[in-house]
Amino acid sequence: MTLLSQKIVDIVQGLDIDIQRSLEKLLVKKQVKKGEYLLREGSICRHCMIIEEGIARKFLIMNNKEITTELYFKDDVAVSFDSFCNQIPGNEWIQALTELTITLLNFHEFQELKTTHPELIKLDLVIAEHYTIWLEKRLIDFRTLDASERYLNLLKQNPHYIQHIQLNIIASYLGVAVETLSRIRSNI
Amino acid sequence: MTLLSQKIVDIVQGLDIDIQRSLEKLLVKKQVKKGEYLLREGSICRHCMIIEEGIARKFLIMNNKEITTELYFKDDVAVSFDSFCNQIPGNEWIQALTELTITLLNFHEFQELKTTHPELIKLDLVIAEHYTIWLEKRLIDFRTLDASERYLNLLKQNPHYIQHIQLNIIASYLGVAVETLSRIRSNI
DNA sequence: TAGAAAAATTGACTTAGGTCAAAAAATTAG
DNA sequence: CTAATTTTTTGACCTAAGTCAATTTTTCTA
Repeated sequence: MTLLSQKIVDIVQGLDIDIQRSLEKLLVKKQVKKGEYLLREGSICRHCMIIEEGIARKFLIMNNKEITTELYFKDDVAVSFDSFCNQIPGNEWIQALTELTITLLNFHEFQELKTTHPELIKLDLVIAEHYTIWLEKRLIDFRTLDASERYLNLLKQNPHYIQHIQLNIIASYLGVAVETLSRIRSNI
Repeated sequence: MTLLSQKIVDIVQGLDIDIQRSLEKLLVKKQVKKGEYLLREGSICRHCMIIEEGIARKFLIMNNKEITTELYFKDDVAVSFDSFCNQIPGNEWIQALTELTITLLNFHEFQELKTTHPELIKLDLVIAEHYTIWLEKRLIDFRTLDASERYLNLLKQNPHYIQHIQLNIIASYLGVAVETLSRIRSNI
């Protein structure tokens, strides 16, 4: 969820200082090696993962093909939505594409904190709403833009990062064949 | 949001009886004629609209073409998400495809009720989560299914209703040309 | 640093689905 | 009930993007 953590920070800073302290106590920083998985298909997504540094992706496998559904950069929040909200096994993978520094927030610990500080539920809502609006936009993009328009948009939004991601992963994120993406790039 | 109101009902019934009463007082039943708009582009979506009877759709206009983003049947909740959550003007239309009976819940009235009964925020969250998961699924369908698979899925999920919707609207919902949908239907 | 493996490019060909135009069928209105 | 309008179907043709195969380039590894 792009740039979400900034919005979260804003809300958190509006909360009582003691709630902020309690929340901060739950946050755990972690280092992940390139290629490693933050989440595997079939397991429950027990943490909300804020990307501090590096690049990650979320994908799922369908008909033996990987479909990259999200790319995560600095300040994005990586989470398998259904699995996290309902604490059920999911079908998504989350993978580090580079060395990664992330901050974890455990579902149950956060849940518990919400029972003593109900105003934290607002955070859940903001996260869900933000992701939902992003999804709506992405769906419209898939329906109205052709392959090269989608690529150019991605480039425009993340000019710096895109260099560092393998072509097959960008292609899978854009929903095109690698060969097609390669041709798109060669025509400017 | 498909079949959402049932889930809402479950949660509402878990609330204190006096909160239930207050909530019910906010609900307004309304009749809408076929073809009329429940929401127009540029205006703020001030109500959550539960479909009691009939069929409706949400769409937006892009490059002079209508893109139908959602079809609503009995018990679905019709709302322009971003516009409703943030009470800002939106780019979506919501239109009655048949005579319609709907129940309205006003954003501000509900908001106010939440200040006295914070546990109602849970409802917002459930609505957002439900819609989000539906969107994720729809995006995957667009990326992995071809036109006729999408049509067959829609038929399977709503065998009864689909008869009553014009082909151009179904086509626009499925993201195919009318001619293509017509051909799909003729090949079984 | 050479050789192997992985990633990216390029070419030739195929295909799902779009577009345009016309005819047929269904719906609506006078 | 008939004429007019709208919707749906059908045909011919086009195009964006996929597939398969072969190179070339880059990256890893021993």
